[in-house]
Amino acid sequence: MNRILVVDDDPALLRALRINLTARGYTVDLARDGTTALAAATKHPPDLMIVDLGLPDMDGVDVIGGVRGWLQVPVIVLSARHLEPAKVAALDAGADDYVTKPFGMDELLARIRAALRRAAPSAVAETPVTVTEAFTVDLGARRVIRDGADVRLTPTEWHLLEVLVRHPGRLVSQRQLLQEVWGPRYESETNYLRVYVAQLRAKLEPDPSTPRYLITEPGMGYRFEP
Amino acid sequence: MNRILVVDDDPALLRALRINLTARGYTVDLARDGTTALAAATKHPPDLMIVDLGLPDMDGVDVIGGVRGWLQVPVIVLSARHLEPAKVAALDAGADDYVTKPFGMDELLARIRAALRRAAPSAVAETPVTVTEAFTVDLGARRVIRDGADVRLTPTEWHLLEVLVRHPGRLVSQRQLLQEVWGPRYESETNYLRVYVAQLRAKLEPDPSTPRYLITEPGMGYRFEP
DNA sequence: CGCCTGCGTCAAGGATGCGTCAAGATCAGC
DNA sequence: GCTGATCTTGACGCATCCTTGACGCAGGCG
Repeated sequence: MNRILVVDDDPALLRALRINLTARGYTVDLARDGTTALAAATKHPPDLMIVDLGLPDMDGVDVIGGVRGWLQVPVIVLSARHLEPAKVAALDAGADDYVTKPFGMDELLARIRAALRRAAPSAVAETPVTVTEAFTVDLGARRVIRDGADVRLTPTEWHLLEVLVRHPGRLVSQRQLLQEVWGPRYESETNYLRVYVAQLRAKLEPDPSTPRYLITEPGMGYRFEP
Repeated sequence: MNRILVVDDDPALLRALRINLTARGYTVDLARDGTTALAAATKHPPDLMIVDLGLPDMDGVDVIGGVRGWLQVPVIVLSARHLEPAKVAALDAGADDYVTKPFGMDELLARIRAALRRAAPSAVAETPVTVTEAFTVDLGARRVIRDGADVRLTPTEWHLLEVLVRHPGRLVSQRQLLQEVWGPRYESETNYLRVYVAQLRAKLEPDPSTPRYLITEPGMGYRFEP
């Protein structure tokens, strides 16, 4: 669902947060110091960050400064410092929220939900629309339009199309398609791909027997050609 | 600069906030209860709201619900309730931050700056009223008009309709609907959606058996089609 | 030339999700 | 404490979707 990067030097706290957050369906990245945190944020940009102020190698405020500017990610500061100047400094440095230890897990989860909720519209505001001569795919609104009318896609059809459209012009391997749409255990069920690609072609291609947009790369995978 | 609406029943606190906020260059509106607060928000849409939970005429959570949906304004809750359930409820109801009394003025000001900072780009004043050929939804006034007469909606029906209308033309997943209307713990109760969408259709659609405005996307969610 | 692998097509079963209805539980107002 | 409205919960029929298998066809290779 959503990726959360937790930065703290207390292993017990890291563990507690990892368990609680993964149980709620979040993907969790952990970092023990600022350097690894910044590296992790570069590699897998998170949707939200939880940052402790007291880190071994740098101050948490500098971590915030390190991502602010190039990453529009909400930051929740988690700190043992109760004093007001620390809070003001962290908030003015770019933090979105400040929670003092010890904290209630339910409250933190609620604040995470609030932060993600208000960040959602900005992330979706840039509606990624893919236009071809035959049809239009609106990933944000989750709809496909052809000849001015909506095309009804089943959830699986939509999911498959989504993966292909997200990599325009590039080859997507059967393994990757099966894994993203059906899950890791279906990597060998290439049958599914044949059936559902055929259904997508029937609904989208002008001439389904000679595909123009959903191209087969024999033995390798499929490609969406815009 | 920025307009802030403060809702609290304590005259001393209102005065203190008015002085401090105007000194920082904010324009300040004051309200002593929920009714006047909602009226003030309709007349002069604020850029930020500070809401106390204990109001004489209604709960602060209801004030948040009254503006959420038609006004994208950050809300900071200011409350004497320290208990976690109250915080979670307020945050899930749409609040962006929760500060407990007694509070430090500098911290509150910093939280105000943080809330305004992230809200700045999306200062989109969306149209509070949506018109279709069959009915009219007024998000600001919380009214639905059909054939010139008011349609009676229950609170839950209204809440559901509100979420759908706020994303016109876009698919809203069942997860998102359940989370916003019933709360994070009801994400799997798809029964509720079926029941309440049916009730909305019965009250709004010209032909409830063949929906025109409240469209089902099987397996994915629902869509409001203006 | 024949075999084999991989792809496209089709159809049928079983499973799932949706709409509908109604009754019990809960809440609010008097 | 009662009454009506509202919310929750369960059951049922029906449509749709997913899965699975079989078949034909084309291209590569021995």
